[in-house]
Amino acid sequence: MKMSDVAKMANVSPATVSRVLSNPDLVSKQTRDKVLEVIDKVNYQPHIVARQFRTKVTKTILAVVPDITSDFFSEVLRGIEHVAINEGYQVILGDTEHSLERESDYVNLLLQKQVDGMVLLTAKLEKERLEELAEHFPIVLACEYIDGLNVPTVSIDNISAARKATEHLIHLGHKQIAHICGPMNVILSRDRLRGFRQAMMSHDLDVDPSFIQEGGLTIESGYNQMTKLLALETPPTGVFVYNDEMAMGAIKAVKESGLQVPEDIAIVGFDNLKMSMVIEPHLTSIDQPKYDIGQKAMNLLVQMINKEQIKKRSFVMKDELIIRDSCGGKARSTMPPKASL
Amino acid sequence: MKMSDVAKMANVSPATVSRVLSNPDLVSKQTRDKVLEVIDKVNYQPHIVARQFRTKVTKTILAVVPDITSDFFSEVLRGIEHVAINEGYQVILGDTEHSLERESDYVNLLLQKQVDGMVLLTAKLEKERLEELAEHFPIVLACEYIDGLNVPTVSIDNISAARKATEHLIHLGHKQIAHICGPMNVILSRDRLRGFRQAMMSHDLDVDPSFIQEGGLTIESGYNQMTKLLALETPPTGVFVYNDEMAMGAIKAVKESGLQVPEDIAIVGFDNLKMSMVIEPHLTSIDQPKYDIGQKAMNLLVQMINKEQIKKRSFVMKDELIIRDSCGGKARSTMPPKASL
DNA sequence: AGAATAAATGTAATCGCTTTCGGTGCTGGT
DNA sequence: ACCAGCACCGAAAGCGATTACATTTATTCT
Repeated sequence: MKMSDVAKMANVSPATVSRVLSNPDLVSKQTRDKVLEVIDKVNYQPHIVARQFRTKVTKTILAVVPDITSDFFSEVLRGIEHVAINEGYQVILGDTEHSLERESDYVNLLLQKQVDGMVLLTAKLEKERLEELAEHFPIVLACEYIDGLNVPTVSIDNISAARKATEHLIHLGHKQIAHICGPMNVILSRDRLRGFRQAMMSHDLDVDPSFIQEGGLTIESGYNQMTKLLALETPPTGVFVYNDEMAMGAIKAVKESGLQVPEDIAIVGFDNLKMSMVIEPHLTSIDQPKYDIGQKAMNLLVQMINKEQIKKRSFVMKDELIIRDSCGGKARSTMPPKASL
Repeated sequence: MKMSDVAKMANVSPATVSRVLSNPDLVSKQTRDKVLEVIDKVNYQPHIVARQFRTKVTKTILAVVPDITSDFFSEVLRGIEHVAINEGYQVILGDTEHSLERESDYVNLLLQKQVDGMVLLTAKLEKERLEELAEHFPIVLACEYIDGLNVPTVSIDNISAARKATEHLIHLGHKQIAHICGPMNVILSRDRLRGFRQAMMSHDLDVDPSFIQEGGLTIESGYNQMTKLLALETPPTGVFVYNDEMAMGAIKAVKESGLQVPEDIAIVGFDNLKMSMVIEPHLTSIDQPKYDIGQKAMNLLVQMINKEQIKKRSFVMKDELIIRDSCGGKARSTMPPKASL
């Protein structure tokens, strides 16, 4: 059943059918109703791929995420999807699992015109490659970023957030503070490390090189790095951990060593995942507006697709330190029926 | 830059270029190399939508999930995506957030020929509608199912798994056993409830109606239902909870009431999420092979797309009771460096 | 009323690829 | 020397929609 069939049945030309479908005001109410009736009767569905082919717009975008399994990214994905639905876009999921190659493969969908644009939640690609791509296709970066890259980017200020987290520990009186950081080849890890260092420095606190432990991004990795820290002659009394998942591993490690959080060791995480409300003790963490980041990024992308000019390059969303129990100094929180998790 | 341009530059016909791209053996090595050289030189990328239009195959499938934010579904999504990549498929993500309407909307992508097939991780649609669709399009159901539906389905046996979980409690000596169940309008909830009842009955144990509490699917919901149970004159000594997320809420509730898990109340969950290894106490839970379910489902879908006959209707994967600490009766587990989480 | 303008519809080209069908030239068998 | 068979390649149709342009019909204005 194609459009010309419908046209025949309604005694009009295919053009008219096309118009009632995508430009109804151009056709008189009478014939519009007639056509609609036929469409309804035969249950006609336009062949979207034919339309995409003809119009060169696919109404689908690509979302490239480093790890679909992570609570963090699935939240921003949801933000993306919501505005996608509102704007009539489909989203193709590209889970790279942190692989540069996979990221590179997905980017091909742009070149092949399978998608109208792309939001990248990871940025392992070379700056030049990305810049070149961005000249030809709508692209927005979210969460991660690349220095000096001329592509709209939405994220939080990781440096200041890390500083804030570290200073929380400092204000609580800690002096022996360690940092379990993420992989140094991702810029966010370097930023958070930098924020940590800035905070320490501005309070005249030394940072022992062995107090900086580079980890992966998993619970296990947090566990492992924490046990290294615990094995030190004088372990830290506070540690700022790259993200909540690793922080959970870290907490597990200190508990198993017979020590307590926060009494013996205070811990602050990053990302404010759902889990941080349920682990014992409840995790003090930096909240990123994950959903909003996704929304903002997707909104920017559709603006770009619509050729609207975007004045700013960088959109920084506001983060917030959520103080719970893992650093002490505050009453334990309970969970009211409608707790904001 | 289109195929005919490449053809001109290589002094061949467009047909030949097409052939070197998708049927290389049909063209002599000599001209093939010549064409390849031109393609490489001008960096030609075929217009995939044109190909999709012409061939009527999109090489993309639709994955409809009820909640992209859930650890459970993101794992099976990963399984799906892995075989999708292997088989050259893109996957469009459809997050319904448990809404029937959204589910129904996504199904339209099939009718409009935007995708070659669909795997459903939720089944709110009417049986008749789904059956009708399945006659015309490749569809496979995973995780959820519909009774008597003639559509390939991959899942675990929820009834026997629930029975197993409940019997674990029974064997530990519990007699006052409650069940916090999922929403009764989803079949999995009914199945797990049925398994619970079967186990109780076969051990001549009564189930007090107030020991069955229907919840939503969230941590809060688990928390709320558990507090109801705790408020009873004689609270249960063991409870089987619909899933791990709700179980976390439940654990939180008993802790806050001043009681302990498992000393005062034993809890067993379902799904074996990553989190269950990090919560205190570590959660005893039924493991579903999430990744395998996704893989299997997608493999079946590919077979169907390729018109291969599928003999079986129902593929049941094997689940496993993972015994940890939330029911007592076993030493606390630690986390070795390469723990299988 | 008739011309000028506006509204509604139809005609036909077109998007970029794949594929059927037929032609050309070569090989080898007799 | 002839023909069958084969490997290779080109011509052209066609996938199903959109849209520029042409044409017809309705409306308004003088």
